[in-house]
Amino acid sequence: MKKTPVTSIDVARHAGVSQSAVSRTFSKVPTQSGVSEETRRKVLKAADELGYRPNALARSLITQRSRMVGVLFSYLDNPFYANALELICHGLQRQGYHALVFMMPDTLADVDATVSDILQYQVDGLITASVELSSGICDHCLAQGIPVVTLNRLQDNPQLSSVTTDNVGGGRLAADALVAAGCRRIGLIAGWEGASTSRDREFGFMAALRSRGVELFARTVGHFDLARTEDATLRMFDVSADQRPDGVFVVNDYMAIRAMDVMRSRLGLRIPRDVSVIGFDDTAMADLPTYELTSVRQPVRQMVDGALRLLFERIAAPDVEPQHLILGARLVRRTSLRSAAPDDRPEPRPDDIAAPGNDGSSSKTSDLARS
Amino acid sequence: MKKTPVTSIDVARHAGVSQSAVSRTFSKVPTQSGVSEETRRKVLKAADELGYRPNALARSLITQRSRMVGVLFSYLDNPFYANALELICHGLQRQGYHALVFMMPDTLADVDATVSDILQYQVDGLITASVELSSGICDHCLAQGIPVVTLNRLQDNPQLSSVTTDNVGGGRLAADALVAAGCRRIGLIAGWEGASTSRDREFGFMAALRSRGVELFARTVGHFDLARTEDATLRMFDVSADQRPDGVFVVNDYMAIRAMDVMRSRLGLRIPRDVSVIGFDDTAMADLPTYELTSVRQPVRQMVDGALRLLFERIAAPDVEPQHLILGARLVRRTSLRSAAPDDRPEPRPDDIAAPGNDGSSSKTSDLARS
DNA sequence: TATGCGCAAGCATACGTATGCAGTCAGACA
DNA sequence: TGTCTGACTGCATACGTATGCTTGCGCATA
Repeated sequence: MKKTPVTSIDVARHAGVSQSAVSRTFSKVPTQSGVSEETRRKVLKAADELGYRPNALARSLITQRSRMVGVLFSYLDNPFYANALELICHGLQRQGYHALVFMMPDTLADVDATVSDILQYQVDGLITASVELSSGICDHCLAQGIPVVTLNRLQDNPQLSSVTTDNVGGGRLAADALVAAGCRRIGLIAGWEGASTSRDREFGFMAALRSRGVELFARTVGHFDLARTEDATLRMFDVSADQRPDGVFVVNDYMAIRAMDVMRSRLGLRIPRDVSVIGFDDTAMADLPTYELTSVRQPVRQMVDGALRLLFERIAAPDVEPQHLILGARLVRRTSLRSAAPDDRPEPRPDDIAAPGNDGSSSKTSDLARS
Repeated sequence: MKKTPVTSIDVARHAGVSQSAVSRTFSKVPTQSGVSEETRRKVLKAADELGYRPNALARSLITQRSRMVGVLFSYLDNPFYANALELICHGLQRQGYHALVFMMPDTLADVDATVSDILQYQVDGLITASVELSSGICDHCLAQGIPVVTLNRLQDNPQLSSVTTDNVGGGRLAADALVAAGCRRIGLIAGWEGASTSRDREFGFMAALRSRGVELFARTVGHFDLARTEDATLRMFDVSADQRPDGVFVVNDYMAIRAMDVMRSRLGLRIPRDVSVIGFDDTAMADLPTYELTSVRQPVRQMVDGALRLLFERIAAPDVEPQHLILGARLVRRTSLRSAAPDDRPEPRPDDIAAPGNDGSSSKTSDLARS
């Protein structure tokens, strides 16, 4: 059984009208279409009988708009990204757009080839998450007028729009909370150090520690990778018992959960009695009863909404300046963080769960990522 | 800054050759291209200088092959599906294909519209996961010669290829294991009852119980939804203490983890001392030290590899018959299942983790899904 | 009746690339 | 030298749709 593509010409013949009439029937809204109601009905009837479906590729060729958006992710293990991807796809569909999804190949050299592939498909825009673009690729996108929005990652090129959480501020929240809880020997498990998210969170964390006169006690690197996070955790606690950290900030939940597992199962530590843990992202896993991970919340919904808005704005008007949207971070307290030490005043417990769809109030726009 | 698309004609002019030469340079392999080495070099040089990239849409229009595959998922909350999607994207890219990803809209009525959207983009094939297609849509795909592979879900239409784990057999494994462990009051938490996965797993589970002369003690439905799974779990245990189930099979890990949380945190049960739990999928979460969920393993990698193979086979030769690939299930024992009762012989513990890339040995092909 | 206007419909062309076909040319061979 | 072969090359066309422009028609106005 081979393909028997039915085209607008077939429909036109079958309906006894011109191909133009078919095209206009399908490409415009009923009013203002330049097609009489009678013709319209004939066309729709014929199309239905023949099982006609307009060829979006041919249409894109003419209109110079594919209504496809390239979506580039590096991995979906981390539920934060799986969640973001789901939201992005839904958001695009709602606007009549389509997601051409790519996963980053393992070898960094292939990144450019992959993006090049995406561009060949004439996408109207590009969303990347946790991915760095080479400057060559960026230039090419810009030259072709393809707007790019990076989600949860910043790049040097100011021509790219970006949406991030206030990672610096979020890191600060984590430090403040650990210190306020009375932790003395504070450790940090970083992610991949090339990533702006990891760097910025660490930057804010360190700044807050400094401003409180606390020195970092231990630091290891998990590279956003579970196996290496295990190592990083073991290394951090591989000291005499009285020299172990009593509070650890892990720069995302994905690693933090694994770190907690290692602490409990392999190091025999109790959380938060022996050690407090704070993560970042506030993914669904943080809320599991067996973890109850205190975490800095990233407002994923707002981030995706913002990214899509920025993207569509620039698709509609390529001349508008790229924007950098930085959304506020908030600490969601759970039991992995011990209560404040007796000599500190207890902090009021904020409501943990934000109502879904709650948006806008905590966002701000600026020209520079790190203000 | 507007778009300045550079076409093969621009390259041709700039290189002093014909447009055909440019096309041939980019569409064929160097050998057998019908282009002299010299021309080839001139073209590539000119293309590089102009930043030329072939227009995949125009190419698809001619070749009738878009090298895009529609990928339809219903949600990514369940890590099993996030994982599958990641593997699918990688697999497609490796073959020079591209994933046009769609998330199922909430309203079931929109499914057909969504698929219709996909088809307008002239995808060469369609992969669906945890999604039911209307028969009308199936017919249309078939009429257009677009091969469809359903992943982890069976449908009545025998024209669709499918890849599933042996869900019936997997359900049987779960029942056998619970009985062998000495559980007397066995419960089942089903998923969405319209899904073949849930039905088949339950079918196998019930069959094995019957053949061992055990009757099902309790049954509730979680609908593959976390909130409803909580309810289902609470309802199942809302009886006097001596009437509570001592072994529960939850038809996927996603729900099983939530069920465990409810059992421990809200019902105060200890696992496996008070109740044994078995899940299905063997996702990464099952392996977390705080859950140690015994689970029936789905070989995701093999499933995705198989789905892609089936898809590509039919893309290459549309006349080949659709196939149904059923992969073997295997029980991965962890501590959520209590050890065998003293009067049973202890079963040997199989190796828990399959080597990645290990494939083929446990797969079989048949014409019918349920043998 | 003549003129003008608005609306539909159809014609023709363009989007960017692939490919069948015919023409060109160099080299080999007798 | 003449002919044939093979390898390139470029011309022209096709893919399926969108759209500017022209034509035709009905109707209202003067």
